[in-house]
Amino acid sequence: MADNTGANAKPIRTALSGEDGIDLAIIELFFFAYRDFTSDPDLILAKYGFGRAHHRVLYFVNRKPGLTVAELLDVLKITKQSLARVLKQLIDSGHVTQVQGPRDRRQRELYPTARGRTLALALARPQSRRIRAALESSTTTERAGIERFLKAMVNPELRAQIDNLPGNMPGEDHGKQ
Amino acid sequence: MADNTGANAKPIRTALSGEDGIDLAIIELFFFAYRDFTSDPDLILAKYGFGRAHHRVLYFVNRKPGLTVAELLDVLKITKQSLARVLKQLIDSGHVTQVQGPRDRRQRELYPTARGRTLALALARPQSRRIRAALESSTTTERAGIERFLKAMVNPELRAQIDNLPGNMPGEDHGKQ
DNA sequence: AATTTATGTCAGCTATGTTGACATATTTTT
DNA sequence: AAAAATATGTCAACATAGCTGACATAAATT
Repeated sequence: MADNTGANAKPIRTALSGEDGIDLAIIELFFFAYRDFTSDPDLILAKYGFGRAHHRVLYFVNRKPGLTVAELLDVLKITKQSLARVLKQLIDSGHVTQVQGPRDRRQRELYPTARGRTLALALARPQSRRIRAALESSTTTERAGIERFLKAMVNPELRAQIDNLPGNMPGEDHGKQ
Repeated sequence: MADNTGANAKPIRTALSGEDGIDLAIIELFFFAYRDFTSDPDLILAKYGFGRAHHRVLYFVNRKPGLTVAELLDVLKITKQSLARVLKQLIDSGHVTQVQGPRDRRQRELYPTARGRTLALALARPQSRRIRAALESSTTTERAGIERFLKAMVNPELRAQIDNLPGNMPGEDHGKQ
């Protein structure tokens, strides 16, 4: 008997391809597209000593100013200990500021500062430029199809979080100009 | 003078939205879509004590059996020290096997084993299912538009890496079935 | 007054990336 | 044949960003 376990396992020489009814084309396109999509802001963040974790916090604080720590944790799906480090740096560097909740004084409402708004815009700009370039030769119908596809890729129960952001209509298209 | 720096910075209460010509809709759809897209395999990987790093290695070893360590490093854009840990675990667990390069005996060709192929398929299946569901009500034209968009989101110099994978025609559509 | 809630903080652990230095086998160049 | 370059492996130390568990404080709720 041949030993086909551990380091002696027999190599498979045929490439995995779509014959199993698996959509490898979109799987790997999505992988590469997202990787390059995030690489633009990464270059800017590095100058501030920030990472993607900072980007995510800054993004949502700008998209929904005044959200509480608990709300932010719910969107990011991380622990408060994890958030604490990143948030502290953003506050110390003057990109985010905390305001005591007006109704419930235990809460800390998070707001961007002018500096934080500027950085959030600087991070979004190259991403938006990349999107615009990628959509250049697309028709209005194609754009609508792309938005519908991306939204359908999100877990149904999380779609509410998207709809909760300013300017996003529940279950509607996201057409902007 | 008001002190608008550090912890005393003035909060901005208006939400960031598309008025700066920035495509926030697709930025955040892409963010949420990719997050949930990767969550499916994460659940399976956890059962093996593997993470996303293992997934990426296993994916490309299956997509291009026989690639060398150097080629893999080039696709993943990580250091060999980083790859070493993850690759060792995949080899020890019998998912990947190494074969001495036939022409250049310094090279180690990487191949999936039967077990590695099975796991790669198991990881791709829920992702493909999610894609199929998201494309359900899409026309052929819309699907083509989505693929063209995703490919256009990738850095031009990296598109060659996609085209190098089996079944992907350079600059062509990725239509399957 | 007691309990629950929102937040903060300390300590330690894990996964995945990094750099630098060096070893080994093999191929290429001189 | 000797020297240099290349492909890979390995050791050590470090950074980032996640995690769990435990505990503290202030404020709201019961």
